[in-house]
Amino acid sequence: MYYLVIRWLLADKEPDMLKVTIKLDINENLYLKNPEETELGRRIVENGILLIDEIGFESFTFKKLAEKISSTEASIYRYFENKHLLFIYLVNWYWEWMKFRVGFYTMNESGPVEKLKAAIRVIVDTSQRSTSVDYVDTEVLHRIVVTEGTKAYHKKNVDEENKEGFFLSYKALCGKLADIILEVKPGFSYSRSLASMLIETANNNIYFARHLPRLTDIRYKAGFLDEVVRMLYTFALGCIHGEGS
Amino acid sequence: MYYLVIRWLLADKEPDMLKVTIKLDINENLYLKNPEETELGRRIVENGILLIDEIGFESFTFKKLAEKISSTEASIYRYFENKHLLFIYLVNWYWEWMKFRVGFYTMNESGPVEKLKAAIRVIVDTSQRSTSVDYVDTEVLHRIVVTEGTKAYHKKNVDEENKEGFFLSYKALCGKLADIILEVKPGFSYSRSLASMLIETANNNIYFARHLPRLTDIRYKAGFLDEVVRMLYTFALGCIHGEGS
DNA sequence: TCAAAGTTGATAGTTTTACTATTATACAAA
DNA sequence: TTTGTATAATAGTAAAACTATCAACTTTGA
Repeated sequence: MYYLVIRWLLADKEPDMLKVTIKLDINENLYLKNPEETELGRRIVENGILLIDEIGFESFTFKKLAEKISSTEASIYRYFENKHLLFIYLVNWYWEWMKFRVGFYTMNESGPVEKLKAAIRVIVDTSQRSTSVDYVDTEVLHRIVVTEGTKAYHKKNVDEENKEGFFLSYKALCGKLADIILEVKPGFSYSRSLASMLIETANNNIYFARHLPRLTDIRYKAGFLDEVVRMLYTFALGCIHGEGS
Repeated sequence: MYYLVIRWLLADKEPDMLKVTIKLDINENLYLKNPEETELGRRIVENGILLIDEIGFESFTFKKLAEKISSTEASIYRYFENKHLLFIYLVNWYWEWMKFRVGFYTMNESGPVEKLKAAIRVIVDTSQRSTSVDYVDTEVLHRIVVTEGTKAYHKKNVDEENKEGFFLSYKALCGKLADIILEVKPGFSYSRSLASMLIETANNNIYFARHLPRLTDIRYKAGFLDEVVRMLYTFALGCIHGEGS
């Protein structure tokens, strides 16, 4: 159901920068018409991300997005039922992309602890290796997930949406991390909780450092993401080895 | 600026149950007119909690609330500028109440580790000792904070709202927990991050157990909160003692 | 090459939400 | 009695969140 098609394109202008085209298959129930397959669909996704980042999800409307892309409200409604589903689509895109990156960057690590550390670096820092993904600005997408991503699954009707499979990608990402944790300590009782905690804590501390600094020890300055990474190393390994004591 | 006035009333019908009237002073910028001071105001708060729990925050409107309490939209607008501020008011109420409970239940613990454990129990389990707080149903309030509490501070205009002091109670609660952590291990580098992580992780795992079970190892059944408590003991002590390794 | 099918843009309209304003009434304090 | 304060009742506006229709254009495919 979920798979990735990767195409590597060597940009001749900037030889050390790889241009990656990721094609993600995202739950079909999330859209009325697959936005990946048309020019307009891709513009909706691309500019949807930018507009939510600019004005926030609450102020975001299809009307404003239509203006931004010189199209109409009605046209956008042909792709997405409403703005909430567009948002969940974007967050799923992010999770799928993260899942791919975790796999990619842990692949060549030698031991399980090194794998876990690599996974943590991936979760925290989205700018690594300056990959760019064609019509999706992953830096901006990361920012909106950090800022308002939890709204995707914190609501009254989660159970319905969960039945439709809207959160499968998050569960898969979480499962992938949990597997790495289990490699570090087979039989560990809290692998899934630790996995989801690491993801949520990464995002929270990035957000808190910027906006609510008294909720974190991370100070927002150049290279602060490295500090988040170091903290999560401590937390992850502490939790894993703390069991039993 | 923030203080608590506690009044203990022994309910003669149920001698082992204490009826507590907590009067919390909550940031004045959150309301136009203090809802604690009038009958209508208290009904707005009481039924606002119940209605958000019933239909979810997105579907919640002042019009529906007005119907529920047989009043009018316009009357509710005299207390709160909009539903977001009512929500932040409620979440602040929750944080203030938690702060009080953490203080109260850690007070008599002997060592710092026991204090930390007591604090964790308080954060996870709101039903302890079956205290009831007059017009606020704390069980229901806890449920809406678990379900949608993060929306209070995950949005585009956090910075403005933060300047108005809307999150001081959360910071204070977090600070209180961080102080306990520092008693356990003086000089620990991540006391605040660990504190906010424990609060968020408690809420997340309660929520995940019910709605997204693949994101947690906690299974939703009778007594599952004890399992959350045990997990957080492991995590907290692991993180604290893991530093340096 | 012609017709059918599909896509988008333009326009218009509905219902609900999120407010604001005005007035009348009831009740309490001075 | 006067004054003030709180609330209810009513009305109204602007924007958000859709839905429907139709014409123009492009693509497909027979």
